[in-house]
Amino acid sequence: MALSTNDRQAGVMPFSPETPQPEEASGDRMNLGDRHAQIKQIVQTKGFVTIEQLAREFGVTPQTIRRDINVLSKSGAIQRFHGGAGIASSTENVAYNERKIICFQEKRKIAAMVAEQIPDHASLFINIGTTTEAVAQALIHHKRLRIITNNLNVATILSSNENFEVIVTGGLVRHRDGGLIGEATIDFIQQFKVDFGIIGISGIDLDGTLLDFDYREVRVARAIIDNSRKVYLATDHTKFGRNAMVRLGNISEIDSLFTDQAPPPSLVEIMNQGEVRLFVT
Amino acid sequence: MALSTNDRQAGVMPFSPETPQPEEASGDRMNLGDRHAQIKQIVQTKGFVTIEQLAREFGVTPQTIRRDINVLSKSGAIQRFHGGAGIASSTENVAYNERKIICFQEKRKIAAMVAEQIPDHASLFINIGTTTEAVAQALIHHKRLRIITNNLNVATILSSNENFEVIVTGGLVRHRDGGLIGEATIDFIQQFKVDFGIIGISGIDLDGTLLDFDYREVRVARAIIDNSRKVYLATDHTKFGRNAMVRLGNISEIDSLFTDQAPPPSLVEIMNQGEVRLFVT
DNA sequence: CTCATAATTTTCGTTTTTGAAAATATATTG
DNA sequence: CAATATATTTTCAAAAACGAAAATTATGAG
Repeated sequence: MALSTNDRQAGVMPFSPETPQPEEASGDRMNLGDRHAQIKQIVQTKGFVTIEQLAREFGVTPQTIRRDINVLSKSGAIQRFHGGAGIASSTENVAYNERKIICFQEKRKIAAMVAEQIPDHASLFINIGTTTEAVAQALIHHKRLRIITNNLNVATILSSNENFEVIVTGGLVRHRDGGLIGEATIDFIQQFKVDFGIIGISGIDLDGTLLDFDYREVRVARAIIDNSRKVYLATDHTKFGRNAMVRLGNISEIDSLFTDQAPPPSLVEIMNQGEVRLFVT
Repeated sequence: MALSTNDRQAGVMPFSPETPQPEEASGDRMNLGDRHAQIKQIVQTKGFVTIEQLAREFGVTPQTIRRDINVLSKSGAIQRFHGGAGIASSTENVAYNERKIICFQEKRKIAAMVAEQIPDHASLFINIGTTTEAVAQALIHHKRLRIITNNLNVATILSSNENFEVIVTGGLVRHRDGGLIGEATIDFIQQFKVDFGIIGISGIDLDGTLLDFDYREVRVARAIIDNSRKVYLATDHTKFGRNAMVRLGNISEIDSLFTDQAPPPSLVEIMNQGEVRLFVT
């Protein structure tokens, strides 16, 4: 047969008889392990599927799916719910997701306040951070924004609005939080000059020093500050007085601070001198 | 009070009495609309939450949450499931997600075949496409890969493996499928020379011409071909003979074709002459 | 062909979730 | 303060999902 140009891989013939494929490691007969793998993948892709859906998809009984799901969830591959299955949030992501849920209300309010200050048709930088992600959520109903971000989550959130122009900076993906960092990111940012830079921060010292843990992220934030007409800092009150290693700059360099509780008086003093506007929920 | 440096925004005082915030448009009293908005956002963030979880989160009865969810799902904001609520897949994403589910099995098998040919510690380009996304899924258990991609979904998928180095090309996000396109992307790719370029395609003409619909995506694919030591094309059989507008190149330029059905004889002939290896599931 | 084995479907009683309505709490207004 | 309106909790019967075991089907071996 002249069909194949390949001589080592398995079934190249269109009518190859059912050769048992060594696909899944699972020793189960037939296409059971196959279906398990597929369920796993569908769950990964869709986030959540009902047993009903899966049963229809595979043309089997809900009971069979139920059994599959039990096996898979026991092995930790997916998570079982009443009526369906969802992603088993990996340990790593749990940390980040939990962090997102913590102070959720505060962050949402801070974010709403920031969003209120952003006019339609504006251009923005948005950097890494749970609070800036909340800002992205809050901006979703604006019109025709142009956003440049180094945060994969922000990009995903905002790209769901058809009218936004979302630009992602290139760079290495940080596993922890989907942030993009590195020289490429900074070079990329340097190409733009936008209306608003929206940044988060890991800590603000009482003398007004802005601090972060990752120097690479600091360099990104630095580039954002330098290339934005206005810089908005969004942070919850837990960051006041909190220490981190890397110095990013001084609070007097930003235009407005959005937070959920009034900062300590010493900070307010510095902000007054630096003409930093304060927004408190 | 010396606390505030801001004079226009709402409650700046830490003890401001409950001023009714014009937050949500919903005319409901109190913090009900507030909770609705929060539920919406939690669902967006986590993908799926049980009623139990939400009830604990807000300190209310499951019944209350149930009512909330009913309202929200009726308005289309979220989707109701037994025991919880999940994201209401937006129309746009439905199209894309459905497309992902269609031919799921075929794509998964093609992807598994590709993954088998990729050694650990390899460096890769992966471009846009449902099939290449499946490849990303299939690669998740490899060790220490270095991946450069212009596909946000691929980046998200692969970054969940702690041992991978995932690099995203910068560029404009295409709403339809989370692809990154544009000059910046191409410049970015030019900086690298990798072991394997894994690409998808919209159509392959019977004379061996590779075709796509978006010329910007074609330029990205072109850059990938030019900067990869080996080029693997992953595509399902529906693409054979399918026409698209933009010419990407010729099938003889790739090293291996991975698909689920033997291509038409004319194509096979061309592939043989071009020494293209053929892998069929 | 018959038997053995594994996968799946059926069946059915049990548990969980649900929705409607009544009761309670909370806030607003006159 | 009483009256009213709204939000929430309680209560309870119906519906849905569940798990275990028996019955059925499919596959491979002797």
